[in-house]
Amino acid sequence: MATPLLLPSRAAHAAATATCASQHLTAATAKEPPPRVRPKRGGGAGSSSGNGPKSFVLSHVAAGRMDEAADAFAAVRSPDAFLHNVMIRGFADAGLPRDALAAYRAMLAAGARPDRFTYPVVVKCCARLGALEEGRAAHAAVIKLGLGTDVYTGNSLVAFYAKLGLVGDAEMVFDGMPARDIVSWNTLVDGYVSNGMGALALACFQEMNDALQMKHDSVGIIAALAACCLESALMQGREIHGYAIRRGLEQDVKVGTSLLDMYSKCGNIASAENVFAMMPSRTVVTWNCMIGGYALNERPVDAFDCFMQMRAEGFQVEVVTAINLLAACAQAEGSLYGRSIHAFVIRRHFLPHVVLETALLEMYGEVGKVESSQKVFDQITDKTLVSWNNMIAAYMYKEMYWEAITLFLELLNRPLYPDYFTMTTVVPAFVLLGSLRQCRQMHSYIIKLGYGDNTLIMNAVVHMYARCGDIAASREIFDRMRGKDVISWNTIIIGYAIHGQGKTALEMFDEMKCYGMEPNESTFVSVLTACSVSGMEDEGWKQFNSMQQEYGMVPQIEHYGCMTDLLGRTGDLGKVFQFIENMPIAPTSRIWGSLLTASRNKNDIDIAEYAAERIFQLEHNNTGCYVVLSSMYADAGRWEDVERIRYLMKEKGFRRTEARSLVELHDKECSFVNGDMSHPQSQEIHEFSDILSREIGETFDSPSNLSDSDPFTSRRTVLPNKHSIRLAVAFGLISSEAGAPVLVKKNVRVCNDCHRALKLISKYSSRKIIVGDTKIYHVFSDGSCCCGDYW
DNA sequence: CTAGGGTTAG
Repeated sequence: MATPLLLPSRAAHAAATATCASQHLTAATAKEPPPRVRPKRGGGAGSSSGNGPKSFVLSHVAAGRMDEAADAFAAVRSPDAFLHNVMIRGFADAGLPRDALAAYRAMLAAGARPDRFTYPVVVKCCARLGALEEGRAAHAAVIKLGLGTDVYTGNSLVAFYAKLGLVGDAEMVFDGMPARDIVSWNTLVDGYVSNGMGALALACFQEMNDALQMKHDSVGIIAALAACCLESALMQGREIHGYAIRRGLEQDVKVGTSLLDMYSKCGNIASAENVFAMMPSRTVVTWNCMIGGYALNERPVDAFDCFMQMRAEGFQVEVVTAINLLAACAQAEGSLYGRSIHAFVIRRHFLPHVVLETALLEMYGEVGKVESSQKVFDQITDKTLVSWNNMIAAYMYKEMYWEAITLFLELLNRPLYPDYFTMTTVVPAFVLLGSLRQCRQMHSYIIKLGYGDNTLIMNAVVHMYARCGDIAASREIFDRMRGKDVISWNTIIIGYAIHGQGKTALEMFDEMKCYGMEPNESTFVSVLTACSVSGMEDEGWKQFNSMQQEYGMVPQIEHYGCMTDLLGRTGDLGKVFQFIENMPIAPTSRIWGSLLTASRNKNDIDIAEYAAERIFQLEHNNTGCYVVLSSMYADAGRWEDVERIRYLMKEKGFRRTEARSLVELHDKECSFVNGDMSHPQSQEIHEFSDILSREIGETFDSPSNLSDSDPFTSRRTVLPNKHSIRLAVAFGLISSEAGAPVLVKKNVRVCNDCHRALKLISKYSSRKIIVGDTKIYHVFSDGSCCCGDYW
């Protein structure tokens, strides 16, 4: 036998110190000095006390000194299952699950037979490491060794599978258990919760109480409250609160914290505050939840006050505190708070910390400090997918679509796999960039990434093509989709709607119903939009009534918006007014915007002013309003009003969006601003635009036919035939083959002059000219436009 | 000797 003194030096030293310790220990408990060798089989914790290497192992493990414990363990000649278990548990408790599993493998290699105490720990370590194969192997061994009936082992396996997202396997283990205790049930409930299945969790929690007459403990209550958060189930949360009081568990600080959290996540911050106030004791987690609750419920000032109070009461601020507080920063005016939290976490040496850094970059993104986001992002060493997603979102917020896409492409070269959030964040960038070529590129990436069968993502692709002007491609992809859901149908219907193909949109709606798909509220937004854009007034009313009478739906503000659009098109502004007055919900700026559009089309400045005023009351920074009013004043020759608006805009620092038109050619796209001279073929383009203008008999005799170019002035300085759209169309016509349609995207509304001209140009050139603005597609063909001259 | 629990970036 190898005595401790014959071991290598480090271990020898460790063993020597252990000897002293254990002698000290045994002196008090045993009367005789320990025998040097005691090879008794089956020795348990009690019988091994105070004798030889086994007791060294025990005392080292108890003190968390695993290096020393391992050395002492190596000195035991034939360790039994108990001692192996001690080593495995020791590593697990010391936060070394890898070593614990190594100890387990050593146990098997040594020929020891694992017992019912072995697997609960082994399986827990597999769960912690996310080691699916090892866990499955352990499960197989459990069955082979006949340990499958042990409730502790079964519970650990349920937790293991749930933690790895394999809810089905967890349920299978649970169902196969010959006996279950409260831990088994709680584990399953919690498993549902951690996999986002709140309703199932609550059902399981209920079943546990009803069918098995089992009284819930605090652990189960905490899990059930988390389920309420997932489902925003305030009523059930209240019931559980009552139950906790009846069971005398509301004094438990973790239960109290969970209750507080449940109320805040269900949007009832007053109840959360109440729970917080009544709590007999609080922990730092309680404070974190309260701060997070204020942030979540958009009460930034209270979040900061709570933070101050927490510090005043002597609680140590931790990383989570800072993360929760950061969520409140974007809601507070300016980025001052965010910057001070940033400085604070640096002073506290909280960095680097991925979650915190990601929260920081997100905060900077939300306040529009995209350079700061970028700086934080670049410094993160272990970027997670969430970090990438947030950086992309920060670019999107600042309308930096190109940067968003570039970053997305970079992400594709990393060992991270884009998720639904990534895709839904970045897809609008392609739509908003407005280039069909890039949309096609995006589409092929999506296919390459293996999202071709993902309904959610393919819905975005269908939408992307429609928004980019290729409704035919949109339809083709839609037709090929295997798992069409209600969103797929809504998407294709609104696709046809924005392309002015109201009839086809309604046909798709009928097809949808034949197909057995139940329409939802959004379906009716699509359908009513189709009716509105295509000027189908009677059909619109029919659908509006049908959604209420046949489907029992309550129209929402968006439905009313479609109806005001529809009515506005008739030109009867009185009817629109009446409709808005009779609405059962308060009009929003979207409704007044609809009235503004109607009054512009009717040239009714009084009503336009009224609508604009209502919009300003609701949205003080609505630049579009000023632009519409200004152009109406200009049309009416009211130059002093034009000047007044110019002054107002300058005073408020508003800058109107610079008009820009993008024409799609077969292999590239080309962008133009008003009077653009930057293109190498500028001379040719301008000359051709002049020719078109002459051919359709355009004349520019009055100042009202001039439009603005200076973002601060409303003075009209650029001739309509030099507007961005005209240059784009001229270039499109000379750069494509005869007969091919010309596709142009515009970032602002098409002006009246250009709309009139484009109808004539389509006839003169025998070409289809498709112009997308921010809302719809104008299809100019043979002298008319699909929008019916209302947009 | 063993299993399940409250806060954290979209």
